[in-house]
Amino acid sequence: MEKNKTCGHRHDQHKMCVSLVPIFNHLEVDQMKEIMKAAQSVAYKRGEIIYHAGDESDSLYIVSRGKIRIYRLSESGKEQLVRILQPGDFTGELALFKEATHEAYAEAMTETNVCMIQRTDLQQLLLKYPSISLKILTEFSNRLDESEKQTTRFATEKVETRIALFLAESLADPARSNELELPMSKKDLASYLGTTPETISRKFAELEQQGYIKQKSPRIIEILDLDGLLLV
Amino acid sequence: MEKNKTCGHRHDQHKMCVSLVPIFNHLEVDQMKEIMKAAQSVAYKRGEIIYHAGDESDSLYIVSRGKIRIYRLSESGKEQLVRILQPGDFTGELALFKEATHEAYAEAMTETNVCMIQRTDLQQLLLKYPSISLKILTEFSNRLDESEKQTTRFATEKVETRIALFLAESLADPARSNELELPMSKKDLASYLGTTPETISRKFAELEQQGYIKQKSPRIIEILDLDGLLLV
DNA sequence: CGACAGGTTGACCGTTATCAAAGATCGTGG
DNA sequence: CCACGATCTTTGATAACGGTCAACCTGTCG
Repeated sequence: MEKNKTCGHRHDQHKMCVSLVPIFNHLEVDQMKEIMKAAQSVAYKRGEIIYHAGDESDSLYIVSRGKIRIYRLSESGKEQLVRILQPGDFTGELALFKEATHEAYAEAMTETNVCMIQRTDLQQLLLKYPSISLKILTEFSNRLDESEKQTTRFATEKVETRIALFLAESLADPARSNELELPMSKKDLASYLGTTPETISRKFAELEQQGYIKQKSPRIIEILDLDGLLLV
Repeated sequence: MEKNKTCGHRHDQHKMCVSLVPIFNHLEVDQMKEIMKAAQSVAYKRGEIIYHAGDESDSLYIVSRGKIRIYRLSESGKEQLVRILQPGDFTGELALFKEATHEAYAEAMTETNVCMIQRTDLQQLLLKYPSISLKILTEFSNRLDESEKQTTRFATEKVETRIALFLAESLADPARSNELELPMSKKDLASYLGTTPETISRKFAELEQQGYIKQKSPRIIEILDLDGLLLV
């Protein structure tokens, strides 16, 4: 929120987002400026598609304002929400390094601004500043690990457990507050967790009835018993 | 098989595997030699653990001979098989770039030889030869994409479809032969596909009865109707 | 030849998807 | 800023899918 105040309507100011991204924020001021020069700011309206499967789009997208839904279609055509990007997050990386097209869809959930960096520009930068590659490798490692963990959860845990784990992880700092705001609708959450809205609704009701959580509003959840929740 | 002939008992010869790995095989002979110097050859017996979750092991492991099972434990303690490494494949990458411990287990399925490269050595090499980073980034991109695709399958497809997709993809070259050898036992396959041996057994029997496949032996499957299989 | 792991088959039941319909919420345009 | 419509959410009834338990079979290897 606060950081958006520094973003006016001029494109250059949106490029500030470059400095917020973990893969760049270790650089010198000069190097940062060089990257911002390669970046280009673009705005999307709610519902607009930023890229879609089959797209040859070859840019890195860094979110400076708004939210982006990343989703995939399975072989049988069902949609799954893969992640939600918030300001500071980036996407497009897959099309950057593999000579192939996107396999996912990116859609603006609200008014959204992104900084784009072209593949060719980025590759130049990577060869010039190898430390950026190490940062991106670190980011990829983490994401790969996350993705495999998620796969293992789908493979071995039942829906109720997946929900409990999701809630526990969403509670960023249990010491500070035990309230959390869902980053997406329950419909999207269902898609993210590989289940249906009906099941989400019922499981939330169950967890509430058992005294583990309290639904203060559709999007605000209070965790009453974190330990109990994790034993579900 | 063929390539193992070049590997004798001396360690240096096992290091040849370095040249077989896609992330290195674009390099000059001199650079390759430099990498081999940093590599160290190690042998494991069937069942031996190469690394395990919580391990601080910080090496890249390249398989030169044998097979390695990579598996994870879910929060509730259930095991899932993540992948099987064959000669030329590598692992350990996750612990290389994130300052954290392994979250997976690696176990030798047979007599296995691996080349290890220490994290510090590798990072030196990456900073010296940025093109290696680009190769690794490409490899990571592909694996990330694979992993997300797998997650989406677990989230949206039923067991029967996951089996059908697995079989279709295992059939490397449909034009050449429609027979395939399962790279693992059906028990492991069940774990890999997030189901149980009983269900695997039943679904295979169903697919056979419907005329899509023929089980010529426990490990050899003939695909009789690939298109039909994919419509399951 | 016997032991043991892997594989198969049957019966049963728990979990979750599906269909349907009513109710709440949110974003948009006036 | 409010009201409308679209979309999300909830709840119920039903059924399919797949997991579990148990028994038996099979192949492999010492």
